[in-house]
Amino acid sequence: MLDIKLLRNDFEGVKKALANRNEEFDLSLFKELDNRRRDLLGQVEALKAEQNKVSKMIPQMKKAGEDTTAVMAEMKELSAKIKEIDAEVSEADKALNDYMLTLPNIPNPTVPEGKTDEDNVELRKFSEPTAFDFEPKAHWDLGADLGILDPETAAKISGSRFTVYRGDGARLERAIMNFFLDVHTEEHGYTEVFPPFMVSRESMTGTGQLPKFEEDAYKVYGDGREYFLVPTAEVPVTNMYRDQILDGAQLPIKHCAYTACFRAEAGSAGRDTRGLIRQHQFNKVELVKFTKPEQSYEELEKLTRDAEEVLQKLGLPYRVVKICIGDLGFTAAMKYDIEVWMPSYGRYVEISSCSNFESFQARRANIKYKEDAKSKAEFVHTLNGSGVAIGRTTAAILENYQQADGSIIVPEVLRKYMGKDIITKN
RNA sequence: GGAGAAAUACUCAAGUGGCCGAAGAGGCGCCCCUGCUAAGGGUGUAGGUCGUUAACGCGGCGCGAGGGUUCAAAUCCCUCUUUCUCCGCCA
Repeated sequence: MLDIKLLRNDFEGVKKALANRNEEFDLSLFKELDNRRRDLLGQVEALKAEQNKVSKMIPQMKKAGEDTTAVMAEMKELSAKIKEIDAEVSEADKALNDYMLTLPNIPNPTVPEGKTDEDNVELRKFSEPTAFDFEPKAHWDLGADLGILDPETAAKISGSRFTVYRGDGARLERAIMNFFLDVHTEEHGYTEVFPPFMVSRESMTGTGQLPKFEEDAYKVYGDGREYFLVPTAEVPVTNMYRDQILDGAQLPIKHCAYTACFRAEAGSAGRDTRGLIRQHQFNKVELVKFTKPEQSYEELEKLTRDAEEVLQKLGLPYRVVKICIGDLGFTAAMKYDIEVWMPSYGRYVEISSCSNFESFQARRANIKYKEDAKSKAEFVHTLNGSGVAIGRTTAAILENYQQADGSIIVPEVLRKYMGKDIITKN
């Protein structure tokens, strides 16, 4: 959510900042809603002040033996009037708030111009695309040949865009998960959390998935309540601190979390239909930070490096791109994508997305901090990034570490988790 | 699923219709005393948010949340949420 004061004071500036995004926003509606609310508030508060004043007099009048029936009759009318306007206020309040929830974040000024992912800017690369002296296979073919990935059985038990992992495949997925969590907790100083995989509507709104992207989420009903399956650990972990005022001395707070992630992929029909790239359920280790405003961009750089490092340790070629305005998404002020080399695609494929939301989520989720006991509470900045997507890592390892005979060399750092050096058909 | 108890400020906690934004204690700030520590004495400290104002300020809201009764609600009524205890069931 944007700062309402910013919209009031620099309306044109906000308009301009949002203009480059791929969507149109009717900002004139803002003025209308805001003015209506403030007008009604002024009215009802004046009446309430009067009511409070008289209410204090009544006991005194009674004590003095005066007759209060006339005053009370007057106050009854006033009370009715207040009730009436109060109802209008809460309506106006809701209308304004609902509207504010639909406005995207303002991009950081350094975010490159551009409309699509073609306009993203490559910042750096690690290693070079893997070279093969044989015709490399796609991971879905490798997985099928080795008997470790089984989408057909998954389709039988669930539907499309699911995969059953078997044997070394399942073990590899689990090995990667543990490797990521170990690196981030032991080397990068993140505190691991293991949150629920189902969250409330309020949480989804707090991080910005709702109200705009409801069709992307899975909903679950079972005990007379509504839940959403988490699309990313960002949602439960960020919302852990909802409606809290944090101690500035504790910032930055750094969490890493494994969750399964669930996405309807409503707009992705026909895209990436084979393999592990686009599934309704996938595993991910997420990094989440809560920082002071002045440190958030430095922390974004560090977070991105933390994510990169697991790929370096795995020896997977990747590049980092800075996302342009048009590709930025709804909630981010700045975003870096880390893209891993995927031989079957013949290009780099997103495996991590590292964003600074500035105060956009903090304002929605009401997460603040105080520098010390005396200072005023301010919104924190929130950041997160995949550290990194596990399913896509599995795919990348299968493809980049494949041998001519279809076997897979296990990356050095995973061997202790896998208990073997090579994956072969058994 | 059944039965009960609770939710008040940073923490603990008093408060059953009007001088309650809310006693008291702890904590925290300052001062004194004891040569630093511990203990003691004094004194002070209340959040957050919305509106308004150039600003000092003024005003609204606020005692888990939302409704209701009333001229007036922390206090009465209803609904919900959460936590705890007991019983049942269960991975």
